[in-house]
Amino acid sequence: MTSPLTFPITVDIVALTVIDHALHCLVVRRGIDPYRGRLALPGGFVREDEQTHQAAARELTEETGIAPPGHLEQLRSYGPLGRDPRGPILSVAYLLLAPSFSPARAGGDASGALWHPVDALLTPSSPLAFDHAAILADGVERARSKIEYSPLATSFCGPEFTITQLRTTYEAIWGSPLDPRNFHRKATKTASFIEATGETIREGAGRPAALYRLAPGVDETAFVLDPPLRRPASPAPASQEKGAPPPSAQQ
Amino acid sequence: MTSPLTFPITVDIVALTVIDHALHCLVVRRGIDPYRGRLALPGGFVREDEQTHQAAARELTEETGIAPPGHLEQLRSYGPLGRDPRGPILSVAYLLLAPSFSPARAGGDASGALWHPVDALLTPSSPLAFDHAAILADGVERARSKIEYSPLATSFCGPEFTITQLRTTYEAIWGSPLDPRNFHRKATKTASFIEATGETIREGAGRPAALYRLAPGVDETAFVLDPPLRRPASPAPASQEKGAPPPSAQQ
DNA sequence: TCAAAAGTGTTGGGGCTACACCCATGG
DNA sequence: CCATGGGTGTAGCCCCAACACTTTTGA
Repeated sequence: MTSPLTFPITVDIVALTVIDHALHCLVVRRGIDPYRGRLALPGGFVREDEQTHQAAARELTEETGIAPPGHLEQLRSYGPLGRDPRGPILSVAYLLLAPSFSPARAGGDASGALWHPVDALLTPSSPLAFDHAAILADGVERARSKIEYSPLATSFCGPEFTITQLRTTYEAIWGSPLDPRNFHRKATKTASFIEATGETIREGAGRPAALYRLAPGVDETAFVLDPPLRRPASPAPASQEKGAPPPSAQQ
Repeated sequence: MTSPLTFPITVDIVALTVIDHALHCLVVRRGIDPYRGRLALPGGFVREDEQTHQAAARELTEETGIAPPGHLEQLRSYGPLGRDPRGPILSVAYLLLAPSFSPARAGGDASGALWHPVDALLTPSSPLAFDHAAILADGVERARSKIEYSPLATSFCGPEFTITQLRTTYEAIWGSPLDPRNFHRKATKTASFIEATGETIREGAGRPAALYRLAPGVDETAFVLDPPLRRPASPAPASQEKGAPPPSAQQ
């Protein structure tokens, strides 16, 4: 057998957070060609002696100053053809759900990193370079699906949170309002999800809210919510691919 | 920036079918080192000027003589480190669900291809080379998840099938028995799933069964089953990651 | 007439949606 | 006292598991 063809491999990170009740994605402004000056997902080439998930963590820190606070989940691979003007390059995409107090805007290799509203990045004329709009769309769909049956949404909330904070997180990711009373009952009654700390917190007017934390011994990424928190039916369900499940996939 | 490091890229195909009420996977016996003589998933190196899914279809045909009868769904990527003694190699895995009458045992580059029971390939001392046991496990989990909310299980059944044939397919993939009466009602009442042909077929003793086909205009891979056909709860749920959906789906 | 497989009816439980209602606080 | 948000109760709907029962065939 002849020596096999080789390809450069990149990683791209879809890092999501919730700011002001809206889903935001971490993007960098490219300092080099191609697509110099355009927005792009953080990422870069895989080096020798590292796995793709290690490259994703390294590039995220290098380009944005953010150390992955949680779990990097692989989305899928893209390419190698037709996605980079420099030639065939395979890219492996990763998803990260970060708390909203992550150090945004930390600088690095790229000309600044910032949280950008997802809605503005997914328009038909997306400002994102390469095929990053498609990658982002897959990442958002994965996040929407994953929080249905895993406690992963608590990753956005910090160590302690109120039920309302958790609910507004779900609303921001799913993009649809939820009934506060039914959500409260569902969140507090579901096993292996959250537990009360016993503390309460006052936030402006109204009755103080009880504080909760992730239930002990629960992996945020495990599929433990049974029955799941199902998102409301969308009016116009976009064609879906399930990279995972769950729930949740295809290409 | 210096010229980036490059890697060989392979594809591996998890092709599943149902034979004698048991899930089987298409494997080849390796004719070359490393792992000469061991069983492995069909696959090979990605060439210039092809996408990974095209490489998967090409390798499947070359090694097993089987042209992908349906949809090749990307599972995820693996590596590049620690999975091949020849050095760092990234592999992109694909999933294919094939009807049981696919031409098994067709020869090719490798020393023969055959359908092998999945159970025997997933033991702790798996006969599979490389990390193919882990890839197969991910593929089986994706298949189990995907048939919950897509009509994909009909891919195993051929163009026309009885409700009992469809149910035994679900039972083989999920590995657990289902109530025939409840399954019948669920399958026939769910919209955008199957439709009666009007014909019946006699199979040994008992009342003849009505024949059904996939509902017209339905993409087998779309997430159209609402509510989904949920699989029975497993006694010992293995740790899951959803490559796609259904749930699930991730990696 | 009986066994076997296909297919239908029914019943009880649980989760969910929708909403009425009560609780605890600030102004 | 009232506005504001936190939290509980409940009624009706739908789905589902379980299983009794009917239908249609071969032997």
